[in-house]
Amino acid sequence: MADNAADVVSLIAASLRRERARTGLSLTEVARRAGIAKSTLSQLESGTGNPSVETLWALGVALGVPFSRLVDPPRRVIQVIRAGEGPVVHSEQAHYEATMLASCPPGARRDIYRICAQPGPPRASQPHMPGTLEHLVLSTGRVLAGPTDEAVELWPGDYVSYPGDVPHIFDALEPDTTGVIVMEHV
Amino acid sequence: MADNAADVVSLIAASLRRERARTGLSLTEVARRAGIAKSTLSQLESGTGNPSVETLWALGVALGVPFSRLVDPPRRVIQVIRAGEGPVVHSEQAHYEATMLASCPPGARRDIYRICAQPGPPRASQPHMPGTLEHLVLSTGRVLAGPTDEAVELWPGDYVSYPGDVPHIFDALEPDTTGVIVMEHV
DNA sequence: TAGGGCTGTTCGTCAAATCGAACGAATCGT
DNA sequence: ACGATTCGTTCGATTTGACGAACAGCCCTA
Repeated sequence: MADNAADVVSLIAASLRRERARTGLSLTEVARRAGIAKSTLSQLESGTGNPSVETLWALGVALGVPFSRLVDPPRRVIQVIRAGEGPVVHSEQAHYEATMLASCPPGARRDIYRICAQPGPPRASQPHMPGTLEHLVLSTGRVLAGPTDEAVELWPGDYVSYPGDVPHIFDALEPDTTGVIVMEHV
Repeated sequence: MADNAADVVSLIAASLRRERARTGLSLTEVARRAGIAKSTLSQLESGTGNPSVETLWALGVALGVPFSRLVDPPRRVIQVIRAGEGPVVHSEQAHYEATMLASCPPGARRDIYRICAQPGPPRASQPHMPGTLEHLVLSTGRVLAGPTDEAVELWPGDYVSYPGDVPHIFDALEPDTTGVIVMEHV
């Protein structure tokens, strides 16, 4: 994502050109489908202007891409983090390790963690950013997880999702309890 | 997400009110931080107007929320899918099961799957939507996964991410190879 | 009660985004 | 070779978003 608002227009310009090239449509045709003047689209693709959300939205629909795709630069890389590697966050209550696998890059909306915990005092998390949604898939062991007052017991392969902006726990019931957590910033 | 461009402004209006209520800031203060006139913000929150991306961007920064948060409505539920449950997709080459855990709801940008595969002929996936990014965390077993021509061998706990819009494989090397896949529609 | 500070709204003005038409260039078919 | 069609760009005219000031309402204090 751009660091400041001034870069957004040029970023959008590049996105519009890229997406239109992908569809193979002409500038005239995209403008017609979006219901905007082709002169407007021409200026936007050249980096001149500052489109309104309605204009940009119509273009997103015409190009068949989600809205956010036009304001976020593409990124495509192959990255491997081995079981022992990666930045690790230790819980204050110990017996709990979270390895950040895919941090929320600028403009994205999810973090992915690998969790490894041992039985002991329940690991309590403070609420995260409002609107956060957590997904948990248990790999091995057994765990009591979810909102503090309505936690669910999970076995290997089980899945649970719950709001992340309320107090919640991750309480390992067996040694070497591991899982994957997707923290989604809705 | 809004179905048509006309709803976007009212959706943004609601988002602006919601996010500002969350921060507890006053309209005047948010306008000051965003560097825009408070009259502009007042009109935007009332659903009048059609902000430019620069304006909306500045507001996103001032409110401390990602840009996309302002155009997507919130959602929050608790859902559990047990190891045996959920909609299952069988591969045409068999020996490969994918359970959809969290399908991409309107406006969201990721699917979450539980994978269980057996050794056999490599499971080849056709490219998905352009811009798709796949994250894979291996739970048990061993697998050769990634873009077809640059696949990586993974052991339990290993993580890999790769573009999903190119041909890629998931080739189990041990029985009962399980993992979690996050398909992200960037 | 009068004052100051804050809230959010509404007004007129100016700059800018959008539009529609005309333009030169390139391609295609007759 | 010539018109016909499409391409993307540039131009002036119009619409509209953004701004700043003035506004009424609220709370607290002197």
